[in-house]
Amino acid sequence: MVVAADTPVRERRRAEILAAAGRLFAARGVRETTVRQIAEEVGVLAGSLYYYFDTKEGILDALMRPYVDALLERYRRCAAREGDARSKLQWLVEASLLALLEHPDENAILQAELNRSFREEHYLYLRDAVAEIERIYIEVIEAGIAAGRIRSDIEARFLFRTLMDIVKGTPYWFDPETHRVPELMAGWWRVVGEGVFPSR
Amino acid sequence: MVVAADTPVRERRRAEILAAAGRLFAARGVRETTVRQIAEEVGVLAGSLYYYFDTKEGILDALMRPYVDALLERYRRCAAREGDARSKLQWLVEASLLALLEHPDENAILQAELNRSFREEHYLYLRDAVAEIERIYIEVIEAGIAAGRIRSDIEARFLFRTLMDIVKGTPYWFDPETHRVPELMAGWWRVVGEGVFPSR
DNA sequence: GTCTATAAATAGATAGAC
DNA sequence: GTCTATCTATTTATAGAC
Repeated sequence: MVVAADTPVRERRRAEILAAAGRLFAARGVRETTVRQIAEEVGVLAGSLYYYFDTKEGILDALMRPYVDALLERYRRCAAREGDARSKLQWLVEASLLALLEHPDENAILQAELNRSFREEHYLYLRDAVAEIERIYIEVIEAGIAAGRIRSDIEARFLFRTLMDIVKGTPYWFDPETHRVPELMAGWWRVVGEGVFPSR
Repeated sequence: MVVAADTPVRERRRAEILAAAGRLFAARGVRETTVRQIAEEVGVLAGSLYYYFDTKEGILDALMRPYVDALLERYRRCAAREGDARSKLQWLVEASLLALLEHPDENAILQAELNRSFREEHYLYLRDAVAEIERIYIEVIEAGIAAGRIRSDIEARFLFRTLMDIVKGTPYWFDPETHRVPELMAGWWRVVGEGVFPSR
């Protein structure tokens, strides 16, 4: 997908297409969404999309690649930030939550398609990103257990899975109009925190 | 889908088809699975499936309807069982977990397609079942809060979501070969229990 | 009961006019 | 840049032979 001499107008159109595709992919699934539907959402006919993107897969890549890149960057910063393991773990969870709420479509697509379209060879970069996120979490948790800041009778991978499952489920019921992120996070640590962090 | 005069042989074939379809639907998605793939998995050609089922949708229904029926029956028994709210909540979670592990394919399909295929009018019965499961949980939780057996600073719906998210995520990493259900449940109550149940 | 052959619909993608 | 028209492939489903 070589895009030469991008004019601002052209970039804007591309962004419109990506936003429309993101909404549809997230709401109905990648496979269930047709290029005709994407085009209709944008207000053009299907053929016109191919002026901006080579393939439907190219649209999906243009949507997901920047998302996971930014996501990884965010997690790496959390893990590198100065602080004890318990704080780092809370920053990681907060980062996950914020990423989810800022890019709900991309996240919904990632979660829904990991065991579907993204199993194909082409999407290895997405599965790699997910694997690295897990590594970052696990390292922080294990450091926390070693330092006595996280209960030692909880397996790192188990805690990671539990936290991720909770976070991942959020966008399906969280309403930014009536809910607030700090209250949500506080609720989580009320529910899971007391069982995770000793000396509270 | 009227099946008259079922011979045992015929029933066995039907079950084979359902099992094959379940595996494929769960692993790749309903839309991504073709009737040819189901037939191949069974060892026949696509046309032969239509001797047993009218449509691909009919296969999906025959797979999901008994599953959610049994699921609801199970939850209703839990809620009706004699015991305090805290025990009931733990029974509900156990029931969810067991249903997941006994019917991993049907569960994976239900979770994956709720925001996809199952949004169609035809699958209202599945969305209704999911809604009733939530009602059963919420009632038990609210009763527990009222009775002082569950922390009152946790919203019932929030606790339900958190528990369900954790349970739903399980089959994606739980390995029945190396993990045991009682240990898993104990792990959950270590992580979330201390934040949920007072006077522990 | 299962197969072969095929109908009918739909999807992704392309070519060329404007 | 967008549209019209169309190609090709794929998919669900059917009809009838065996």
